[in-house]
Amino acid sequence: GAEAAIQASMAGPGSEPGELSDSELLLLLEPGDQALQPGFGVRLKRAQTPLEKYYLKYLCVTDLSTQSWCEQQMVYGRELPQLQVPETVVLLNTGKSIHLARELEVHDVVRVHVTSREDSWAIKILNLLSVIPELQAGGCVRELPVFGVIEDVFLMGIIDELCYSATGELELRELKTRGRPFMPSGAQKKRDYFQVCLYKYIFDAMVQGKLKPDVITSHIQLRPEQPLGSQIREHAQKVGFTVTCFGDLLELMYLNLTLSDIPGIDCLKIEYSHQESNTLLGTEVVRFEEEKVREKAQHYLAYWKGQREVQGVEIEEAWKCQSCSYSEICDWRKKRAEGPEQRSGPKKSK
DNA sequence: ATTGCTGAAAGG
Repeated sequence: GAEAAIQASMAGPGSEPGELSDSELLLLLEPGDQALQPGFGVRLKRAQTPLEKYYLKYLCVTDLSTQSWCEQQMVYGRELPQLQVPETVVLLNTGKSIHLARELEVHDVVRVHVTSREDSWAIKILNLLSVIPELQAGGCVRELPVFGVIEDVFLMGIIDELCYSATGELELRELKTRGRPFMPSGAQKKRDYFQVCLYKYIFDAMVQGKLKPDVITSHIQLRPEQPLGSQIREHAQKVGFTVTCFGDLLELMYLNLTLSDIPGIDCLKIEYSHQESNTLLGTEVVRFEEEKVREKAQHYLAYWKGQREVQGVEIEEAWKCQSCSYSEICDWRKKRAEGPEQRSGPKKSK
């Protein structure tokens, strides 16, 4: 917080390096700081952004949507996945198997041996490419990979289902299975809305030709000249593509996406269903507001880029902590319990 | 380089 910042900026010569927190390191790097002068004696490490700290070259759409539930929880989830309460794990796994069963209704899943990082990205691209003819034939596709860049951060996601509706609109459907037989709270809906809006944002940019081959190779650090493994080439051939290196596939992806005149997504729907009884609880139609989506994404990505500290939920949403696996160890909660909370702005007079 | 890195989504 602000207090810690003042202390660190006063650290003079002779203070020991090595025991500094991330925020203190950031301060030492302020331009004009005397610690930056040569011969000062403090060995400086550049403060890592969360993206660097976790060695992430890209984020998933669900990283951002879970972040919108609680950013602090999302971070703990990454650091201490084994701490998740068993109840939650069961719920998630049930949802997972329901999704898999639905995927298998529309296509088979085969295992392909990979020999390089380029190979594993080639699989994603082939999965994307193979849905184009299916969509054009008016079919329904599931588990379709999408990628794109927002705020200079590469994002990847998997769209649950994409179909042309009876009225000829391209419709995205996201299935959410639930443990209890009623519609979710506003907070959950909000998270799910954001998730599907991100899918549309990324998908539309992709079919509009904004995802150039070099965007992928530069963000993910892949080599276009890397030869693809034999199993990958074999699989590509089955889908109708003759490729030798990763770059070939990137070019094909770009051409197919832009020349196949697939429209942007017209309609976003979320279907909530009850796990146990397998009954539909309700369908939400989501309004897409590009500017709002971009603003939200910008806010969440600011954390990842090290432009701001991690945040937990506001006091109004502290009820979320009741179902959180990390509530006992949560720094955000501790901070809130201790501090006499110097909120900015005047207090509400009631 | 005081090292190196990834199935996404799964639900409250």
